[in-house]
Amino acid sequence: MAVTLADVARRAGTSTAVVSYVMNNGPRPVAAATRDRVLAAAAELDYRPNRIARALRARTSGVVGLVLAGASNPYYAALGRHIEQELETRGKLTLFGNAAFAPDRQQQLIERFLAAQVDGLVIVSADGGHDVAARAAAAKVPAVYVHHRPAEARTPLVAADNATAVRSAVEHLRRHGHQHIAFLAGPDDAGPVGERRRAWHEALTSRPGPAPDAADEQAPVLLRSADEQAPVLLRCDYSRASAAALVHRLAAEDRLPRALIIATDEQAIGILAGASAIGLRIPEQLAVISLDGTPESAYTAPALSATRQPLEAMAHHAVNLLFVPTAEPFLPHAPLIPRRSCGCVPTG
Amino acid sequence: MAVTLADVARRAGTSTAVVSYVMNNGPRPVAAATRDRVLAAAAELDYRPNRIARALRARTSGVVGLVLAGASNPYYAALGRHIEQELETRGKLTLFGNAAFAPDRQQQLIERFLAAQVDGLVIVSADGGHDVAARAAAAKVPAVYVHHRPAEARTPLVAADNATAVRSAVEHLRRHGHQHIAFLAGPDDAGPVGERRRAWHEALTSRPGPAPDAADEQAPVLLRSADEQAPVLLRCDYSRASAAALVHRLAAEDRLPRALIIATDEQAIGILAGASAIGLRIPEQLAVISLDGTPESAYTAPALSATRQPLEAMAHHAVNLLFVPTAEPFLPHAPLIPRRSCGCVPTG
DNA sequence: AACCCATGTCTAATCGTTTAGATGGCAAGA
DNA sequence: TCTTGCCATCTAAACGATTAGACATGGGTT
Repeated sequence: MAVTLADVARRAGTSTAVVSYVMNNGPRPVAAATRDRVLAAAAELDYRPNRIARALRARTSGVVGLVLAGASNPYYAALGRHIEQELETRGKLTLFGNAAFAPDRQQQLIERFLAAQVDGLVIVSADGGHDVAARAAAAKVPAVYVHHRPAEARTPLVAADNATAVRSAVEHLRRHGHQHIAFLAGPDDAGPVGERRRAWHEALTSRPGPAPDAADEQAPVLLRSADEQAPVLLRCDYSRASAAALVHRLAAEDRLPRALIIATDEQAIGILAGASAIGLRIPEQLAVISLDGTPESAYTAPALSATRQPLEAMAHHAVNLLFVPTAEPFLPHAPLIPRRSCGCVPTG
Repeated sequence: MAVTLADVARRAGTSTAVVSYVMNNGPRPVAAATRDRVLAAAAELDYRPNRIARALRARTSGVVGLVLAGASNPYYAALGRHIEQELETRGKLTLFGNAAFAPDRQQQLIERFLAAQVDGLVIVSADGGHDVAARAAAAKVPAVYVHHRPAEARTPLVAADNATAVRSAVEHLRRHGHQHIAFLAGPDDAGPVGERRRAWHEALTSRPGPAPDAADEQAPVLLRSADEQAPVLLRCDYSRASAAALVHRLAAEDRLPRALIIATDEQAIGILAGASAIGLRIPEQLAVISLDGTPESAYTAPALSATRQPLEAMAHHAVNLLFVPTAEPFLPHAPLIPRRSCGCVPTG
């Protein structure tokens, strides 16, 4: 059906070997005259190599698997875009999978990617789930975790410096005159958001945050405030809807904080939407800083102040780690971008 | 290195053929006792089939190529997610590519996907560029266009009913008491946005909109208003930044309309951001309806009224068209979802 | 007893590449 | 003239699966 190497060889009057040598500036040289004949034949027949066959023989598919914890979250989505782009510049194709926050789907995707003989695996992981990359290691396929790595994993990780980012957010809100700075975390203290939550607590109390206890992590309560002075910790899951609902509830119960650090852009967008719906003015009545700083955060109403993770650099580095084994770990700084939502006026 | 069919066969004391028959409930039956032996051997060795080898021999890779015109646009992104999900339910893997609004990248991606022997191609296309699916047709690979199809293409298309959506938006704003309803289009009248623009003009003037003339399409002007009565057509490119800048400019020149239909969510989000930045109140000072209605539009501030394209159904249908040749065309209705931005109060 | 058929399994070709080893020709050095 | 070596090319064996055709076995018919 399709044009094959053999067709080209026949037309050029050579063996398939020389055609292959020509096509990939092969491991052996070819006489200039022959090369031209081959090239001409290939062009006339509109030959394009079958990558599947190449992959089978050369044991390298030129494809990298990218699995995203949840593709509808702007943070994961933006990371995914950058990783795909980075892979493209390296001439790799991207096999894409969305785990939709289900650890077993993540596992299954990786299984299938490995069966497809991917050359590498980029796992943009949420908390929860086991060390899915172990499978890749067993198959000697290079892998990288991005954003989060399960505790027991040995696979390299690329993630932003959460603690420093949180400290700068606290710092900044203090400079705006806020004393009581609440924090909106996820439903539990697992993963990077847990790190952020602990860093916030530490920054406010100037002493290490309490180790998360089981009761705390599983508690269905959304609001905790031991006494008037204690930092207020809010929780909701990672969805716009929950965050918007949370604003409604807090307002109804008159328990709104004056300043809030939000663990993720996804939640921050929900908070903004909820605030807008009930006429709560940001930043006048509630100052807000988010901790992802995805591109989306620049075009909310009002624009979100955020610590911006260098997603492009992270993507670059993650892909690097896949292919150059000597690459060193990467824990980039996420600078604070003051916009409107914290009380800063946009400059320019 | 990895466990192969031959390894399993050896261990089970059979030929590779029976192993293959067992693995895929093959074209031939296998005695129950033998089947059990094979299954046991496969389990013990942790055998997993090499899809590359299978693809080469069976001439079907189980992979479908998905190329997105621009992955950072919420509309394309949401569509992409649904398509990936739909493919997953059919047991297909998704080879993902982002054309980033460059027609040549789109072409190149398709080229590479075909080389990778994809079983099908879903092309979520923006306007511009040639009939890239022609290449797929030549290779006898099924393809579908989603959202937009180049004029000369014969490949099936899945896209929402733009005209009806626009009419319902105009209708709705009129019911809010608006007479002068402006429209924010893209930089030219190509593609679906052109359709929307023409439908808007027709709805306002009750006669067919002017055929786009070359001068109009290429014109760098962003605002056109022939006389006080004529519909006001705004243009800017498909980015949040441009849309936000447009609001600034219009406000500075005191030429803001009172009601505006926006061609895409991407632009609508920019408009909202720009409005928020200059203190322009929506919907009080400017009523707005967007025409994509992606999930994002529900969580803007204020929430965007929009005609919601049934992205999930579209994805389902697109994938269907790939695999069942008899599937009929699909031009779904995009119902109007009134939210805050048009002046409606959210119910509940 | 000879034949037929069904059943279960094996052998081996095949998919389209890549690439190590064999081959043949020609120029330079002895 | 006879090596020696190099260069360009060819032959053919992989890669790991699928699957048509051959084959062997063991009833059931006549």
